Amino acid sequence: MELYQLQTFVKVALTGNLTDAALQLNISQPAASAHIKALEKITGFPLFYRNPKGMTLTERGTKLLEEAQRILFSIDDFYKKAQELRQDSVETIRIGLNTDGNLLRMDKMIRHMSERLPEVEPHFVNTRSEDFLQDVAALKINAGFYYGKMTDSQIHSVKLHSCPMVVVYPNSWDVPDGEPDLKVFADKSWIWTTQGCPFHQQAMDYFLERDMVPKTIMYVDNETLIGNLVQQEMGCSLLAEPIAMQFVKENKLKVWKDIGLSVDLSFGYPKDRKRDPVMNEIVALLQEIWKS
Amino acid sequence: MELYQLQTFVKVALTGNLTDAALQLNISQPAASAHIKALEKITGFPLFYRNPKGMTLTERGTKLLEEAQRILFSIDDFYKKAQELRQDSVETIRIGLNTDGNLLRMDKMIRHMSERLPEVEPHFVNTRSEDFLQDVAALKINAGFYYGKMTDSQIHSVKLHSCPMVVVYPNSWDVPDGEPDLKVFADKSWIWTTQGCPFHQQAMDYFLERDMVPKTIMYVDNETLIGNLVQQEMGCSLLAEPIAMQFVKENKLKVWKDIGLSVDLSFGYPKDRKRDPVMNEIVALLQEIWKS
DNA sequence: TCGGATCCATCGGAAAAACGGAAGGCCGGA
DNA sequence: TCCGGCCTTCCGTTTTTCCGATGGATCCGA
Repeated sequence: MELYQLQTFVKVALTGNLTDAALQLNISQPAASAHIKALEKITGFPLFYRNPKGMTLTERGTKLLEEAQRILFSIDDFYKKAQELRQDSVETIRIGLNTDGNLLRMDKMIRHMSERLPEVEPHFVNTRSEDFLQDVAALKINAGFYYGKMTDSQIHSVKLHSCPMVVVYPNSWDVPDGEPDLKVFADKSWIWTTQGCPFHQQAMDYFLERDMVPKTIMYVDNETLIGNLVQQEMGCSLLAEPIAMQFVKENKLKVWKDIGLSVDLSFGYPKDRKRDPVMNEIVALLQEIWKS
Repeated sequence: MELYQLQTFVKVALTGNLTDAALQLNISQPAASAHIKALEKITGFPLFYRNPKGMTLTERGTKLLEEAQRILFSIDDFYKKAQELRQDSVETIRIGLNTDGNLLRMDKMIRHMSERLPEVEPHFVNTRSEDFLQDVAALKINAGFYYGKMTDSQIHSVKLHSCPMVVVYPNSWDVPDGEPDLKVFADKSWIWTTQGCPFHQQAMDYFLERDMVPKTIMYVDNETLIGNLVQQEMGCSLLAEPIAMQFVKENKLKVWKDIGLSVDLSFGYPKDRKRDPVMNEIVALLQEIWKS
């Protein structure tokens, strides 16, 4: 069965004869005749009575006509939906941010995107690095930033930056300048990131390698909150250097940079979209922004 | 847009790759590829992301998939309906009976039909001759018997029989044997058929031609009822001879046959069905039954 | 790092189909 | 009886659809 056969069926039923129907459909009258005959072969019974004045539906033809019209309506819906989707969602892309937007240089990002991808409507969604995979799977985001390593084979990642980690400690603590050993902090109270956070395992390993176990008094997920807690002398912690330096600038805490730990900032998205020009353009933008 | 393109679309969406979809659809992989590409050209946006593992729906593709499935479902419904109609109503034909079934020789008719048209399921519907046209138009009947003439150009009629009319009168009345003149009944009370009945005008004309006006006391439509009323000496009336003779046989009334009126019994159906083999077979049966 | 396997896209020739014009048959109306 | 309208059939042409082969890209395991 073909669509044009159904169209002809409906049109002939409405006009009452092949000739007019063929004219309205811009096909020849023999073609219309063939369409009806093909349908009658498929259904196994005549759809029309033929008389010298034209064609009139049989009873069974009348009943099938309804079904045929339903099909044509649903096809109309298909076209309408397609047009709606073609215009409406110019193209939205949801990007997950795992930390402060300024730190991710989103101001530049947004400026560049509106210039070079004006047809794309970006949405920025706060996410956590450890939730990246499931957020992508659940279509909450199409792509996003995360810290650490990503092992999933369905995700394509671009490393943007390697961010040094520093120890942050309260102003009141006395740490000799240039002190080269982490042992200074070994017996202090630590504010740790929550489990699952990519920092977590990496930093823990670092301690264990040196036969130290940090005295963890608290697990906190939010970087600003960590800074405040340290300022309030609850303990020391690890932070990415750029964030830590903001606190230092405001004279809220001190940093010890010689720990030598770092964490990678990456941008990831499903491999599906590796060829997607929009995604490629976004990645190109990011690499440009982060090249320094 | 073609149906097979939609089928391929849905199948590829389900299997996740062209190769399997093509296998399941018994087409080649290049064909499936072309189908998807054609749809994407129609819609104006990509339906799938291509990756080395196969194809996964874009967001807009996901939304269109629903519409495509709706179309395929409605096509399924079409086929189901067609099969239902093909089997179920082997073929029903509704035949209108304008008078007693025995008088119309329906016993023979039914016997012959079950032999020669076993796939047809006849329904017999009581109708009135004067309602024939509108009953056909309203599809209450597909064909039927009627008395009198039919002028409508959409109806094809076959005259089966010319039925003599007789005057019926109560047993108590004294009508000389062989009385040749209707005047005997001129001043009697008449039970008349209802207006619209084909007898009506024909019989009325007959009286007027002879400068007589029947003294009508009642209009009755049902032939058996007329017979009973005459038996109860309410008046005289006109009846088709075969019906009248049944009453005579039961000694309920007397008849006067010399009026010389007759009415045609015809079988009519829409001209549409003049070529319909079932209808032709029915007409052939009727002509055979009524040939004497 | 280097084949083997797996996908999809493309190309070109072959097969299938759909189409339109011409001709023919049927029927009804003039 | 002729004319016009309508449907069907036939046939050559055109369009389309399809398949097999080929190539490019990627992933995986050795």
